[in-house]
Amino acid sequence: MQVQTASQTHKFPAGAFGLRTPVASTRPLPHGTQMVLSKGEELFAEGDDAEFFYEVVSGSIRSYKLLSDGRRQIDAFHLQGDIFGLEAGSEHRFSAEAVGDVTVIAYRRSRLSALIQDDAGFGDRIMNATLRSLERAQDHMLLLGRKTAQEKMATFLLDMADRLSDDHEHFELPMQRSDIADHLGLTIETVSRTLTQFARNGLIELLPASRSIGLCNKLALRGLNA
Amino acid sequence: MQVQTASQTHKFPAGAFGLRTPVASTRPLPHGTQMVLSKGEELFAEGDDAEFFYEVVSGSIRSYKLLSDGRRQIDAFHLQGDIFGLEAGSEHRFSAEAVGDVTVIAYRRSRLSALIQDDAGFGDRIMNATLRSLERAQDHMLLLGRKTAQEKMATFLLDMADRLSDDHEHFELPMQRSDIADHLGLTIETVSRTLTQFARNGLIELLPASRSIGLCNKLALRGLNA
DNA sequence: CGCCGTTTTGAGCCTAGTCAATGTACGTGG
DNA sequence: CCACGTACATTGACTAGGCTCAAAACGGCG
Repeated sequence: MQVQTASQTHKFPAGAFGLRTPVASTRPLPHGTQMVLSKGEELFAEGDDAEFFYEVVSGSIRSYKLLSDGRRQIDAFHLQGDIFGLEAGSEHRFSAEAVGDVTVIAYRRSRLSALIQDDAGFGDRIMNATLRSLERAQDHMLLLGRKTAQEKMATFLLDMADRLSDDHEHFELPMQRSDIADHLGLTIETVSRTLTQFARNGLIELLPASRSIGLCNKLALRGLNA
Repeated sequence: MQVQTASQTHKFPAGAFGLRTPVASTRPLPHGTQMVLSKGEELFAEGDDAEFFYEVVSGSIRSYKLLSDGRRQIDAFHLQGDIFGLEAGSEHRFSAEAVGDVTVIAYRRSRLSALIQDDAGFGDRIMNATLRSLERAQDHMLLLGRKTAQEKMATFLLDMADRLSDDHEHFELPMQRSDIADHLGLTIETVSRTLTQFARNGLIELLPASRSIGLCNKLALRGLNA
C-alpha cells in the first residue's frame, strides 16, 4: 500500500487477490490480514462495500462523512487497539483515511461468525468495541451540540492526553489543525486561536507551529470540560 | 408507574421487587417486563446501574446528557421497535425519559446471554440495533458539527416523517420545541423561527402552535438536507 | 535558498443566541 | 360557563461567538 498514491481507495486488503505487494506492508495473520498505509491513504470510502472491518495496530485513522459541498465531519480518530468499520448494512457509512503512517488488521466481515466460533472472546471484543464507539459518539454529540469552542478544545486535549500519552500530560498530536477543526465542528482559525489563548493563559505548553502539546494546568482544563 | 410523579427515577421495572403497581402498567413477558410510563417520567438517569435495557413498544423516549450548568443534548429519540440502554460498562451513560405516554419492555442485562441462547435471532437483533444506533449517531454528528439551522430542521423533519408517518408527509411531532432544540444543537427560538420560515416559503404546513406537520415540498427540504 | 503545506494572526461580518414581551392552548376552580 | 393560571410557542430587538477573507510567519525539504 505504501507504493500507492494518497487518494486511492482500497476496496480490499492488498494480497487478498494475490497482488504483489511489499513484504513489509501486508502479513497474513491467523484471523486477519495486516496492512500498512502511509499518510493520507484512503482505507475505504462512504458507499464502498463493507467487505472488511479493521483493527488499528499503530498510528491513527480518521473516519468522516462529507456533505455535498465538501463540508466534513470527522466522527472519530481511531487509535491503537480500536476496532472500526463494522456495519449493519452492506455498505460503509463513512470514509476512513490514514492520518499518518498506520498499520491495521483487516478482518473479512463474512468470516465474523466463524471468528467468533473460533475465539469466544472475539465476539465480546467486537460487541464491546461497538458499544464503546457508541459511548464515544454520545459524548461527542454533547460536545458538538452544546459546548463552546474553548470547552471543545479542552475536552479534546484531555482526551488525547489520556489516549496517546503515558504521563497523560505530554504528547504529540498525530493530526493537523484542519482535522481537529472538522472533528470539533470548528474552523482551523478558531482551533489555532484557542490553542494560542490556552498557551497565553498558562493552560498548555505549545511550541510554535508544532504538534507537541504539554498540559500545564489540567485542573483548569477540566474546569472547562463541563 | 403511572401513579408516580414525573421527576422520579426508576432504577428497576416496577414489580421486580414485588412492588404493588397498577395492573395495566406492567405485564410479565417471556423474556422481559412490560412497563407503562407517563409523560415526563424518567426511565433511568446517567450514572444509574445499567441493570436493564429497553425496547420501545409505543410512544417516544428521549435519551440525553447534561453539562454541569444544565445545557442538554438529546442524542436520540427512540420510537417503536428501537432498543436502547444497553451499556458496555456497569452504569448508564445517559438519562432516558418518556416524551409522552410510553410503553417499553425492560430486559435484564444479566440475562442477555441467556436470551441469546434461547432465541438465536435475539443476539442479531441486539447487535443490529446497536450498529444502527451508531449509524444514527454518526449521521447526527455530521448534522451537529456541520449543518446550518435550516439544514438541521430539514433533516429532522424528513427523518421524523419517515419514522412516524405512513405517507411520510403528515405527522404529529411527539416532542416539544425545547426537545427539538436540544436534539439539533439550537435554541427553541431558532427552531420556532425556522419552522415559521419554512411555512411561509411553502415547504411545510403548520397549524399555529401545533405539533402537526405536513411536508408540502419534500424536494426543497431534501435540497436543504445536504 | 526558495517553494509549499501548514499555522498563526488580524479585521470585519453574519448566523444563531440572548433577553424580553406577546400570543395561544388547555386545565382548574369559582 | 367563564376567569384565571400555567405551560408552551411565537415574534422582535439586540448581541456576540465563531466564521470568512486576507495576509504574514513558520518549518521542512529539495
